[in-house]
Amino acid sequence: MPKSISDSAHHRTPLTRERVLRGAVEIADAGGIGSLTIRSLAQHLGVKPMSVYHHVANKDEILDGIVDLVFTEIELPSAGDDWRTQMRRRANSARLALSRHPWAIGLMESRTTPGPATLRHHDAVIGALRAAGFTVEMTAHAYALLDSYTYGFALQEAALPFKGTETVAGVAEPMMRQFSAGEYPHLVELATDHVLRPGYDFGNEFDFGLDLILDALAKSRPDPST
Amino acid sequence: MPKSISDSAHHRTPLTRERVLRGAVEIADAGGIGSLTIRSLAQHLGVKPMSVYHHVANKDEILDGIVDLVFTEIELPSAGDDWRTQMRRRANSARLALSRHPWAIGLMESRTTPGPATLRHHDAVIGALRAAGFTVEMTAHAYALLDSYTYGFALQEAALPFKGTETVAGVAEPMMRQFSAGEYPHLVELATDHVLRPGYDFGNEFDFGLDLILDALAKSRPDPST
DNA sequence: GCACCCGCCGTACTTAGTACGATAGGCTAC
DNA sequence: GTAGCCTATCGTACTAAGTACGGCGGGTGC
Repeated sequence: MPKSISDSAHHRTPLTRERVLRGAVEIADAGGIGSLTIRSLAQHLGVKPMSVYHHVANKDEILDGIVDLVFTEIELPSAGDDWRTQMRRRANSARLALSRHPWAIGLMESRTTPGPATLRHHDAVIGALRAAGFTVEMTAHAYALLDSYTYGFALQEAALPFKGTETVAGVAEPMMRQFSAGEYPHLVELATDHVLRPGYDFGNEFDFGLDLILDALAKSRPDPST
Repeated sequence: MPKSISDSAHHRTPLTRERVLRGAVEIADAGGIGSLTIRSLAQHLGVKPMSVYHHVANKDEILDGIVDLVFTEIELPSAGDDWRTQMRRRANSARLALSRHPWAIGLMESRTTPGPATLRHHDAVIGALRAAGFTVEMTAHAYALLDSYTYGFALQEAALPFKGTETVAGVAEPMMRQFSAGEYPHLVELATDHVLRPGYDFGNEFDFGLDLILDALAKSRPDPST
């Protein structure tokens, strides 16, 4: 029964599992997964620590929950498109979601109980591949390949020694100078001749590999017309 | 206070940074990265907690160190082989190292300061690609692609809801039954028709994608003779 | 033989997860 | 309406973990 507007003054919007998980994502986004503590989360939610335990069993459940929340953000294949477009959009969407929430990659390794959004996601992609005419076996191959590439790329992006886009040179320059001694000549060559050049953006590498993979997969379809 | 004769007990092999890191790897291997604490590590080394701080600055340095130790285990390309063999061996070796130490994948996301073994590894692989005739730009493409795939595959292996090889059916069977309701039809199809079949081993998927990638990369070399 | 240094350790402070039970404010049944 | 109850929130407190700070003992250089 909604009555008074001043309801919120006395009663902040009630806590829910949903709000707990969203708050956890916000904290992890802002300060890394290390800054996500029950206490920091409670404070962010305007609540005392023990209150969150009425909506989740323990911190592990929060971690499982936010990983699943990230999967929520990944675009599912839409029926209208051809399979390559579906896969490309899905992969890009996944990569972007993981780069918005880099901590999710690290969590995936330890959380072995996928949530509903994760399962729904897997199911949709597998379904799209099957619908595109891939055999069950080829679907397994293709899915493992596409997912590995996507997650792995996101992992590398997260592990880059810098965060933004253009800062590459600024951060890598001194690092390179240190290596000039000659310990890592090929690394230095690649960096100075390519990566540190003005318009380079590691994120663009993603499309190269993705196209290469999709092209190669296309050849293994029964009907290579599309 | 027995300042006594039994000095032999007191004379354990002296602690070193090396021994600290190796001990840390052993603990993480045995019980997961979560079980690696300064105290557990000290006990494992037969020493008191504060002693380890004479060899590492803090726990973060330990984490950086053990990631680098894992890279130590990855086979570097050997000059004799042709580039595809080099890349294949390197990728397989990396995958195996990461599956021996799955916690390393999760750590890679948060540790953005690569150690010497990591740098040496990158340098060697880049050097092998350059020596194989790839342009600088193609080397960047190829390396991002191969590494992404390798790490991503290892990540998926680590995230599998089971550990061993043959246990797949045993663990997945009940899970599947729960899904039979029809929420994830394609996932169920893939599982029952393929993954849960007797000789299936997810690890074998690795070679499929790796060969596909290497084949495609070969076409982009200036001299596609080898 | 002595002072010094280095590697090890005891103590203790701080932060984090969370068990246990209390409480408050509304809601149900009479 | 009112007694009791239910549920979301909270207070307290215990445990585990990272680590600052200073002490100590034994081996070394002179």
